[in-house]
Amino acid sequence: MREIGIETAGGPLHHRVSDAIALGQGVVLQGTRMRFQRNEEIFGEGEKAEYVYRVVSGAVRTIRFGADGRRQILAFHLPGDVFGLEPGAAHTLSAEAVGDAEVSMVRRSLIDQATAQDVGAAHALLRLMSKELANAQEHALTLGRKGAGERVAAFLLQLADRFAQRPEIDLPMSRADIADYLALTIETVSRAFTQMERDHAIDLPSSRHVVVRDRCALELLQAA
Amino acid sequence: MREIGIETAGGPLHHRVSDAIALGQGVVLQGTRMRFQRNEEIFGEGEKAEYVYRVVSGAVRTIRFGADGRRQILAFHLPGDVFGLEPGAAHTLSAEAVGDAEVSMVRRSLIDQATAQDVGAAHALLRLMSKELANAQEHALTLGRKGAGERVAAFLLQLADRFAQRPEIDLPMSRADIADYLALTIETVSRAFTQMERDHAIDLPSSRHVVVRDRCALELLQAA
DNA sequence: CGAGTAGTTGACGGAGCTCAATGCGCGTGG
DNA sequence: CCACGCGCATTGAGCTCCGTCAACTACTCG
Repeated sequence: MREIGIETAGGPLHHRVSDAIALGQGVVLQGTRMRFQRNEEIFGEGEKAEYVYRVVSGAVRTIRFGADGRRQILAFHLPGDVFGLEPGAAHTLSAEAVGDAEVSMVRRSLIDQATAQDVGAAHALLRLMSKELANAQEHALTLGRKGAGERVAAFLLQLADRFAQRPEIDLPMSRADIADYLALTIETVSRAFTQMERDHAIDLPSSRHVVVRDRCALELLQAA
Repeated sequence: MREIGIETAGGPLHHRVSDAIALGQGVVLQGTRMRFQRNEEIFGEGEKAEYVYRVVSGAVRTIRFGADGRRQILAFHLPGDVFGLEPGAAHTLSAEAVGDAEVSMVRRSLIDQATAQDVGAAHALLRLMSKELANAQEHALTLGRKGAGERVAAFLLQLADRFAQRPEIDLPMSRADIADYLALTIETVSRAFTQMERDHAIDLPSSRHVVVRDRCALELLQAA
């Protein structure tokens, strides 16, 4: 399950090194490691889906735009997460690096080959897709049925669970990113943070650093 | 899993007949056809996911509940659609018949068996999952970035495309269902309908019958 | 030290929710 | 056959949450 790390020297951007990605148990594919800088596009909506990606370090957002130009962030992908997985020929959404990020990429042809030969690989893919589906459905529930404060609380808890056991969270993303993920405005997100601080549910030593002081209160607050 | 009654007194409900489901091209599985009445639960959140389903007639909704008890409809499934597909052991959502409905059910063990033997079957499953994922993401975009009128317009267009080429739509679901799908109230949905009628975009001969009079206007209106 | 970006705070208005009343179709029973 | 009741849909009035606009603060980088 553990990938084989090879060299993480801080070279020039887009420096590519050989890499290997583990897809499920025992299935290891040859890939390439690549760096992207803050806000750089990794792939765009409509482009040919030639690779599947895995976050090594940093964070990645997948986004779509409404007709009026307002963006909706559909998911954040943290180290270890796979993204860009689409059976169709073209990507139906875009992906960008939130901060400077490192990702591993594997050609789709290799994936297809692996699934054709190995049933375990096909099942691993299915599990990944269904995880993403569950996330998307949870997201729809959040957007549909929660108020502003509830969304932010749920977001923090989700992040705390995914990132670490420690109650300290280093937010990789800006308020604008959080707002576009939760379908709110930066002002409303900001107000929710300060309100939660006033209620002693969290501490905000700096805007990107959150300390969960009262997890119970957050869980109570996020209840839709 | 629901208790499967055979021949309830006074009606053919839950009458089971043998049936076959085509999963992708060439892969045909042995299944059972079953009837459900209006608002009847087909499976519930948390139950063991023992079957995969396909709508034969009628319509099915998949739902989840927020902590405050308000429900969010995640998707409507029309004749031909597959639902209940989850690699995990338990269902993460519930499914109910919107009106009286007929569904085909196939045991998961048969599906697993088919995917283990036939690569095409595994790919067909992947395609189904990815379709659902795309739907869920589109839904999240709608809930996050569209206003009330835009949501209703998008919903009608979506339904018109899925149902028939004719501009006449027979809504299988109530205003409450539409509201819970679009994360609005029945009042707001109703107002959106009457507004669209006032704008000569649609006709409403009866509350369940919609005639798309000006598709262009609807498409303009749904633009988020 | 100054400019630019990110974040916070306040005042105000509007889209949609809540509450309430009314209208409408349909089945049941007098 | 009509009266009544029941569930669903529509319409109206008021209120609330959150978006908009604007000012101000805090950080970072040159």
